Amino acid sequence: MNINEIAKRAGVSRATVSRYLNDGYVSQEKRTRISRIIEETGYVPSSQAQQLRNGKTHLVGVIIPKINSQSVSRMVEGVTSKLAEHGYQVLLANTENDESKEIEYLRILNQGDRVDGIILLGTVFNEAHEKVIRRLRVPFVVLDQHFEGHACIYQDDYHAVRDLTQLALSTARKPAYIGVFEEDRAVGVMRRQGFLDACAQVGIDVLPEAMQFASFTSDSGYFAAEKILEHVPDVDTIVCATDEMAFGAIMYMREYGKRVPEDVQVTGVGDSPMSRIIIPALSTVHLPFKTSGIKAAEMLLRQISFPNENPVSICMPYEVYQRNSLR
Amino acid sequence: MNINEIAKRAGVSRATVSRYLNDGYVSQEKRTRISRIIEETGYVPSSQAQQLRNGKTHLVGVIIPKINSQSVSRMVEGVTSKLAEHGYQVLLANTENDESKEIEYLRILNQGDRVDGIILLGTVFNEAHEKVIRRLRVPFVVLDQHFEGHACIYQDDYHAVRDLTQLALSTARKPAYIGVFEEDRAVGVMRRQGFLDACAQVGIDVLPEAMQFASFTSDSGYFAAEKILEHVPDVDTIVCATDEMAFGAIMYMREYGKRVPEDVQVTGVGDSPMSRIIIPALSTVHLPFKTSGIKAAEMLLRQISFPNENPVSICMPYEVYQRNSLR
DNA sequence: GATGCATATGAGAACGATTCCATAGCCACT
DNA sequence: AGTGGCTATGGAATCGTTCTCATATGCATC
Repeated sequence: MNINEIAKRAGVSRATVSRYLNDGYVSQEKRTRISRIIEETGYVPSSQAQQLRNGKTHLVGVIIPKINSQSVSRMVEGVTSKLAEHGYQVLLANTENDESKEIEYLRILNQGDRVDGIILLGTVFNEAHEKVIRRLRVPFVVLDQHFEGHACIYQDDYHAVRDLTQLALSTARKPAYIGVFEEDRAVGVMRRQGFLDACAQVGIDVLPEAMQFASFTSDSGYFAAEKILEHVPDVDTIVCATDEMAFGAIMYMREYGKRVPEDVQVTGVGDSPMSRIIIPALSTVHLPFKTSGIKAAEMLLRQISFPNENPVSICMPYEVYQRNSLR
Repeated sequence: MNINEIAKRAGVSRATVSRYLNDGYVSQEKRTRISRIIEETGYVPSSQAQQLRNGKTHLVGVIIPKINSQSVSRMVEGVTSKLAEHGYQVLLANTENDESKEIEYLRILNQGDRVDGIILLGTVFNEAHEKVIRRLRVPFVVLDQHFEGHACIYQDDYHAVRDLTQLALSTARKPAYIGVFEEDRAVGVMRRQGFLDACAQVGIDVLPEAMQFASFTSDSGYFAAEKILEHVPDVDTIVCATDEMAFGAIMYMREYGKRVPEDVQVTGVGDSPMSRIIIPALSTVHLPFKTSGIKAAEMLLRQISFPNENPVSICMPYEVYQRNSLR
């Protein structure tokens, strides 16, 4: 059932049916005739043919490192809701934390005009990324990372952790840090720098052994906390780059016989739902993940409508939540 | 840059270029000529034209109630990974728990051959669903619900909760239940029935006041627990239909001065990452969400390849995890 | 009564691929 | 010499739209 068939049955030309479907001069008489036939047959225009003809897919590719994460899923939620408002749909590409897949998906999505735009919820940026991104033929927005020279929406990771650390240090003197690998600029570099600068401000030198790496999971946070206690037994504050890792740290403290927050304070980042639930409730920073997703979608839609405008960057606000894991 | 341009520059016909790209007789000489031109120009065939011509989009629509949930995101993860293996991509439709959007998205995805298949990660099923689904022109799989007459992958909700309840009742006599609305057959009806049957088996009558409703969140679990204690002060076990709600129940117990598990046992369903982390560790049932997603994708791919085969249903296995929230 | 404008319609050319068909050379059998 | 099977190639049809053009009618305007 295609437009030709409809035209034939309604006794008009295919052009008239097309005009009826879109907007154009069609007499009332033919209008009703066509309308009846379409009703009867349940005809729907082929979106593939429309895409070919119009050069628009109304699809946006969204590349994510992993879906099974509070922050990512909330950002995707924001993106999909805003895009849906404007009749766009999301093509989801999950890299499963595989950096090379990120590049591969950028290529695939860029190929053959599959999508009208791309949102990259990235973690790592290197020359390979830069190279592929330069070749993109569709509007492009980076979400959750600050990537110079490209449109992006990012969190104020540095100030968020600096403020939180300052708060923690008002009642402590021996801080430690659990972070992530530095290839992730936002979480790995900026948050750590916020911690270090807050320490420096009050004249505290942080030993290298007090700076441990973990990998986003609570298990890895658990083991990082173990290492910290091993090297810095009198630690009184552990600042963690994510809530999940903080959960692991709290768990280890408890097993080790340290009380939180009396003996050791613990903080996270992200204000995940669980941060309110656990005992003690985790002090953390609220980051507007869903709103970031919405903003990214808005920015992309704007680029699609006005391709010649210069891309801008937006740093999102944050809010420090003091809860029971701080004295 | 299209296939005609490539053909012209390589001095061959467009048919030969197409044969080069796909598979067909092309002499070694022209092969290298075409290859060089494609390399130079960075040409990639238009997927829109291919879709129109071949009648295949290599896209699968996945409709979900909400993305920001452990179980859903893990199932989506499974689906995307398996589909990616076979060169398919996912068109994500998030209904944000809005039942009418579920119908709307089924319609949209069915229209104009946008996708090669649909996976519905549904919650509710009514006549409206049945009607739209009957009209679907593409292969279709229901995930996480048992929907008679359609291909589906579902959890063994009934036996999972029955087994867990039996375990809990080996050391208790006064059980209560926190469930969800019955429109959700899997979580609302089957899990509750598993609980009730386990109680009946050991001759325990459950009072209506001991059966409370909540809405998947820990907050709602908290308030449901409050109501239970109000009506059944000597309750010694609270079986919850989800982990999240169990977290809320534990939180209320703690604030109320009840010890878990000494005074009141609490169980959940889902084995969410946090269920291991909280104190006491939550006894729960592991459900293979990611594997379910993979199976659903496999089933859909099979239907796409063999449209005439009869759809089947698969009930997934489960595993009861006894942790510290049970005596 | 010539001109201009709004309304109305259909023919046909795109959009960019794939594939059927015809043709043709070459080699190997009978 | 005739037949059949590979390899190789280009022409043309096809997928289902949209949109430009050309054409036509009715009506108001100068």
